[in-house]
Amino acid sequence: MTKLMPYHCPIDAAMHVIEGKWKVLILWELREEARRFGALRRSLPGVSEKVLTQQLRELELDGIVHRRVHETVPPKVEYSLTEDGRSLNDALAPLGAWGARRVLPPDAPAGTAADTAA
Amino acid sequence: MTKLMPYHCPIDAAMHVIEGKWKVLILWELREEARRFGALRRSLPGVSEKVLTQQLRELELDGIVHRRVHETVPPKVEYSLTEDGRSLNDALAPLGAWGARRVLPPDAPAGTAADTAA
DNA sequence: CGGTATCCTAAGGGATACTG
DNA sequence: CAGTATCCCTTAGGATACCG
Repeated sequence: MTKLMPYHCPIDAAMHVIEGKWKVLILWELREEARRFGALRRSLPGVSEKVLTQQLRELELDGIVHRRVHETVPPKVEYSLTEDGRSLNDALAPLGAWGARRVLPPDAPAGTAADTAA
Repeated sequence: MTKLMPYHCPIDAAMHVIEGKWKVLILWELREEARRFGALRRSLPGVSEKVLTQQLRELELDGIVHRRVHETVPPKVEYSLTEDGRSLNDALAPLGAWGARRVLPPDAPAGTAADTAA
C-alpha cells in the first residue's frame, strides 16, 4: 500500500489500499462520524498505538482518511473519511454482504425464524 | 483465511478469504473459464509452485475454487470457480471499479484534457 | 492526549530440488 | 505435469518505554 506498482488486475490496486490488519476496521469505524485517536483505539481491541498510527498514516497518504489536528492542550486529533474514503467504503459494501452470508448462513427466506435462535 | 474467528465487521470475514498475495489474481484469472495448474502459473508471473499450490488449497478449503483431477498420464488438473467463488468475484467488482478509477484517473469530463498531460 | 522510538517474533512467501 | 519438501528471508505487526 502507498507503493507504486503495475497492477495486473484493477482489484489489486484497491487491495493494496486496504491491506493491513486494521484498515477495513478503521474504515468501518469511521463510516458515520469522525473519531478521535483514543476513541478509535478503544473501539479496536488489540491494536497498539504504534500500529494504529501507522495504518492511519498510510490511509492518510492514500487519501482515504483526513487527519484534523486541534491545536489545544491537551491535544485533540480527529480522523474522518475523505470523499475517496467514503466511496471506498461503498465499494466494500457488497464484499461485506458476501461475508455476512457466509458467517450467518443464508437461513430461511421468510417466516422460518426457528433456527436463528442460536 | 480458513481460520475461524469472531468477526468484528462483516467485511473482515470476506477479507480473510482473499488474504494472500495471489488470491484475487487467481479469482480474476478464473473468472471466465477453468484453467490448468501450469496455465495459471504462467499467467501469474512471479509466483512459485509452492505458493500457488498453497493459495489454491486455501481457496479450495474455503469453497471458492473447485479442483478437478483428470487421472491421466501425464496428470491434468483443472481449477474453476465454485458458485461461492463466482459470487465473491461479483462482490469484488465494485472494488475493482474503485481501484480502476484511482489508477487511470477519471480523466476529463469533456474537453478539459489540459492537466492530464503530466 | 497522541503520538514516536526500539526491539522482537511469527509467518507469509520466495528459491530450489526432488517425486509420482 | 503437478505437485511436495526444505531452507531462508523479509516484513507486518505486537510490546514497551519515552516525549511534546
